[in-house]
Amino acid sequence: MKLPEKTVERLSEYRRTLLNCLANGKTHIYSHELAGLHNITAVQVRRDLMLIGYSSMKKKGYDAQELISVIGKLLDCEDGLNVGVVGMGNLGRAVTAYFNGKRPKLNIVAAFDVDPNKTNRVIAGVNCYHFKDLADVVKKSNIEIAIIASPPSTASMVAEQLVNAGIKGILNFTTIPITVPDNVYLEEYDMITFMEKVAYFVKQNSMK
Amino acid sequence: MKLPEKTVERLSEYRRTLLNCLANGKTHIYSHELAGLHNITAVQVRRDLMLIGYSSMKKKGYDAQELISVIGKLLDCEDGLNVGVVGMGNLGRAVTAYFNGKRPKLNIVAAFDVDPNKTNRVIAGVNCYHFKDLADVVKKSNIEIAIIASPPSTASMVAEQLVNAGIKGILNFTTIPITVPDNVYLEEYDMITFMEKVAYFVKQNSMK
DNA sequence: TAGATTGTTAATCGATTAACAATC
DNA sequence: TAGATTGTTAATCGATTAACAATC
Repeated sequence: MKLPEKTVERLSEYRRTLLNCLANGKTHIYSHELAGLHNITAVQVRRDLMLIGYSSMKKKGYDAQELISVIGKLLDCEDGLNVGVVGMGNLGRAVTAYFNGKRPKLNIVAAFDVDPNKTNRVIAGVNCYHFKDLADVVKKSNIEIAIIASPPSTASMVAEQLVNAGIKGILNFTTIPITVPDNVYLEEYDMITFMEKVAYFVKQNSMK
Repeated sequence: MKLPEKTVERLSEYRRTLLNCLANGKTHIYSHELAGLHNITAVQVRRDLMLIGYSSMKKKGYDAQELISVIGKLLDCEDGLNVGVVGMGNLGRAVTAYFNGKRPKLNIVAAFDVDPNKTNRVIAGVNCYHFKDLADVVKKSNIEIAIIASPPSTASMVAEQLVNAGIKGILNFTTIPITVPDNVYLEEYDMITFMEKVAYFVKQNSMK
């Protein structure tokens, strides 16, 4: 099954909202409720669920627990997926601390840096290795996904090493776009771009 | 002029690449070069530039300096735009330290928190105020954009206060989607979603 | 039943790409 | 000139929304 990118993003978001609902004792949710919480239309929610083949078969809203499990089967790997972070500066540490514990099937299991003050220590709850040991640790710890949080000037070199080490997916936090082979999935996640986007539309709104 | 969202994002990216080129002594760049650096097609670059009405009028590539200035006129506010961050935990501090200095016309000028150990101090180079003083500081420091980096459970309350204080654009780093009035521009910037997206496509690739 | 809700197709909208004439 | 490059229109692709039949 090939899901549209945007649907994949929303499924991730729906799931977290559903988990929240359950935590608040709400076991069922209507499409228009889920839509309202995400600032989208109820049709879009229903279409996304249609695409993943999920149907409530009742008119009493979707069963949160059931839908969470259906989304989980799609998004999660049964045995989990291991993540490594390259660069343990402010951003790398914050991302690691922030991320870990949020998703049970997705864990940051190793960090990498070149600063001797950071290597061979536990930082933000994760073992930090020297970057030169990347390939070994990736193999040993079965890491398939990497976050790049190193200085921008190192981004493309880091990306190359990650690809060589067998990484299959990259989330690039640096402001320099990188290039990877077709078989590696890349997501550019650039804060500056989004800040400037907000600024542009604020400016636009102020002019009309 | 109303530019497509995606074009705005790319313009921000082009500009940073062009600045890099200049820093490396490269004064002109072809559409296919710029495209290669961003993993897109040369046609897309040319079309974006067409949309902003820029033309090189030569076949020697675009003049980096000139294009940077054209993009600046579109994206930047002449007098700059001030930004406030709510939440000075790991993430808020990292974002502040990371962001400031990167864009001359966009500066984080104030931070907010409720923790007395954080308020009335300079953190990550920025004055940190108590959140209860939000409205005053926003007015006094002429803040138009806010970053939400507070705990997820506080996100919607924070958003409401920001809107009341007159904020015009929000970048939401928390994993809880928020709702704002039409006249406020909102960008959800959720790391978990993008990590799960990477994980999904890695899983997909491994299955074929 | 009547109203609310759902699932799905068709239509629309927005973004990308193909095709090509114009220019250096 | 010939090849490379640019700017622009038309076609395609992907994502959202409108419309509506089916169901509780």
